[in-house]
This record gives sequence, structure tokens and C-alpha cells, in this order.
Amino acid sequence: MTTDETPVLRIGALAKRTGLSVRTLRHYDELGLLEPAERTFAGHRLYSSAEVRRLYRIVALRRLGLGLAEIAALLDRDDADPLSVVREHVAELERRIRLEQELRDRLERIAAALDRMHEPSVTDYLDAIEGMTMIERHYTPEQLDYLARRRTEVGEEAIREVEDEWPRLYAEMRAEMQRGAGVTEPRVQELAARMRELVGMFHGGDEGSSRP
Amino acid sequence: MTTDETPVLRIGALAKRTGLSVRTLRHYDELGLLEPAERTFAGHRLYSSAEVRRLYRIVALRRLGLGLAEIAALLDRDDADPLSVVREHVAELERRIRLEQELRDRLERIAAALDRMHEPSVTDYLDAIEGMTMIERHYTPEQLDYLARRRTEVGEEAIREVEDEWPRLYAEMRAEMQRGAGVTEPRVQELAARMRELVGMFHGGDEGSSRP
DNA sequence: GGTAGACCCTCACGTAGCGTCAGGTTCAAG
DNA sequence: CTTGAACCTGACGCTACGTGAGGGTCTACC
Repeated sequence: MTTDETPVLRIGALAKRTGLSVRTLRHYDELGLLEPAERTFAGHRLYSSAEVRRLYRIVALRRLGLGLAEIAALLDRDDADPLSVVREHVAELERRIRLEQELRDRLERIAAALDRMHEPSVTDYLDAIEGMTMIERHYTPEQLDYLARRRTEVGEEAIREVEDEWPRLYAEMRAEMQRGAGVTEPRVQELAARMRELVGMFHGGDEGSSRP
Repeated sequence: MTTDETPVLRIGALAKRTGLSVRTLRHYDELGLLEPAERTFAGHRLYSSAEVRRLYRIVALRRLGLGLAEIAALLDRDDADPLSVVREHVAELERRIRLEQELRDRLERIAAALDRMHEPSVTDYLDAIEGMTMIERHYTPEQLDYLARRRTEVGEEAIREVEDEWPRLYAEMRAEMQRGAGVTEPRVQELAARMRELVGMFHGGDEGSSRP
């Protein structure tokens, strides 16, 4: 694997190197979530560094509790911002570590009590179970807010883009028409296409990614 | 909830207190894994402290990666040793914490590189993914050994039981036959049944609990 | 005592994310 | 060339619940 995009890992090698299963990687390919860079003549999958980078993000988001469909939607929107996934992942790890340390301490107290032939209180056990479910609860309210805000910001960016650009496009279009340019003129076509693009950002932009 | 076995938690209360779902608790009841202490006249489930203690062990063993059937088998065998589950659980938490700290450190380096507009190496990403799968790998070799040793010890107990009892059974059987007793005699039938039981411990004892 | 909403029951269909297997082709080392 | 490992596609199956339907119970309040 070189630092450019030369494909060098077959599916088995990638699976072994990452600890994932071949079945998992094929599953992701089937879903269009992680497609190989190319295939050999025989149909073998070849993965390059871009796929590895994307795979990191997939697995990290899985660990954050997102379903595969959600991950696909998110990655297709966010492919320019790899840093945000890493940041979230770090935050999640720190949360887990903290909760696990608390739970471990709690369990050590339970173990000490059992060692002394004292039955721990029921509350101890209930707290321990609750600690376990807290650890496995993937989204804190803060994280959900963050993701929701992210979606909103993308929406807001689109709105601002349209607001900034539309008057300029309109003014240029008007200038062209006052100059007597026809609708087949390349510049007019260009302006019209961009205007259609901006309009399309509003109608095709929201995919409704609520989790069942 | 008092310190004796008075049932006081209904299923919703137990679910809320532990962070588990009502559905999960019902599911465990259906499986006979965690049965309520009693039911009200209306059929509501009532859980006491004994159930809470058992539930702790169930959830802990789930976190260790055992399936529910395996947990049932293990708990039915080990109901006298709650301390071992706590111990294993502590060990698993410490393992996870250690791996998560390593992964967090690794990710922070990746984030720093991305911050500086440097693309991290592919090896960094591969290592990160591997770190994630290591964390989720439930059984360390030591734990597998421990569980295997546990099963072996149970097996050895069965062997000893047969070795101790068989000669006595055989001697009694011989005495009965030298007395002229027929095979239909109750005592002879009893002895034969016990001998069949002991033999069956060898052939029916191993459930092949390998995990796919 | 009556009411209303939260909580409980059983039953049962459905699912996400793979695991496993079958049957066959390709690749790489000896 | 041979052989065994690695790869392909296709497809059935699984675990541990989630969800909804339809109905009864419990508890607090009027």
C-alpha cells in the first residue's frame, strides 16, 4: 500500500488487517457503502487507501450506534469533513472510558463485599446494571443535538448560498437578455443551469434520516 | 425493595431502574432465563432482590459476549458462585479501558494530523480500525481458557463420580444376581437405571458449545 | 363510585447485520 | 502442472429483541 491511490489490498487481506470479516466487507459493498477501488479481471475486489479511510469512518460511526443506512447517508454528505468523525469518536471513547471506570470501581466494591461473605445491596446491583446500559447507550443527548445541528447547518448553508448567489445570477441573466442574447447562448445556458441547481438544493436536500 | 425477598418491582419499574427495556425482561422470562418471583392476580410480574442479583449476572455475561442460551446454562450450573462473574466482568472492563485509551490516543494523533492538513497514513487508519475490532472482541484467550477449564472441571467431577460409584453399583448388582434375583426385581432395576445414568454422563454430557 | 391515563398482559410479525454454506473460479507457490 | 488457499455469487438462517395490535389492571383524582 503506497501513499497514492494504488489499489493493493484484496478483501481477505483487508479483513485480516482490520479484524473485520470478509462477509462484512462484502456486505458493505453490496450496500454500496464501501465499494472497492476496482476489480481484477476475475472479479476480486481491490481496496486502496481511499477505501481504508472511508472504512475507518464507517466502523467508527457503527461504534457510535448508527445503522448502516444512516452511515451511508451521512458519509455521502460529509465526505469533505473526515475530522468531525474522528472528533466524535474521541469524545465517545472518553465517555465510555469514564463510565467503565466508574462501573469497575463499583464492581470492585461488590466483589469485596462478596469476598467478606456480605451480600451487596440490591441497589448496588441495580446501579451496576444501569451502569452497563449507560455504557452501551450510544447517543447522549448532546451528541444527538450535535448531529441535528449539523443537519440544520447544512440546510442553512444552502439557504445562504442561494441568497448570496441568486441576485447575482438574476442580474447577470437580465443583463444578457437586455443585451439581446438568446437562450441558446452558452453563458445564458450556464446561468440557467446554475439557477436550476440552486433551486434543486431545496427540493432534493432532505433525506429524513430518523432512526426507527 | 427491602433486604429480604419481598417482591416489590414491577417490570416497568425494573426496566426503568436498570435502563433495560420491558421487552428484554419479558424475553428473558419467556426463555426461562429470568423468571419473576411471582405474579399478581392480574398476571403482572413482580421481581425481588434475588431476580435483581441474577439479572446483574445475565447482563454482565451478555457484555462478555455470551448468548442467552449459554448464559442460562452457565447460571444454572454456577448459581452458587456469583463472585466469579463479577471478577470476570472487572477484568473485561479493565481490558476495554486499556484498549480504548490506546485507541483514543491514536485517534488524537490522527485528528492532529488532519488539523494540520496532513493526511494520516493508511496504516494509521488500519490500526485504528483494528483497535476498534479488538475492543469489541469479547473473548481474550485467557477467558476462553478459563471457561474451558470450567467445563473440564465439571467433566472431571462426573468422571470421579462414576469412578467412585461404579464399583459399588457393580458389587451390589453381582450380589443380587448371586442371590438369585431376577432382572425384574425393583432393586435390580434401580441399580441398572443408575448404571445407565452414569454411562449416559459420558455420552450425553458434552454439548458442543463452540461459538460460530 | 366513576374516570382517565399509565401500566400491564399475550400474541405475533418483522428486522439489522451479518454467519454459514454451497458450488464454482482464480491465484500463487512448489 | 498441481494443489491448496483465496476469491466469487447466491441464498438460507440466526439472535435478540423492536414494534404494534387488542385488551385488562392499577392508581390517583374528582
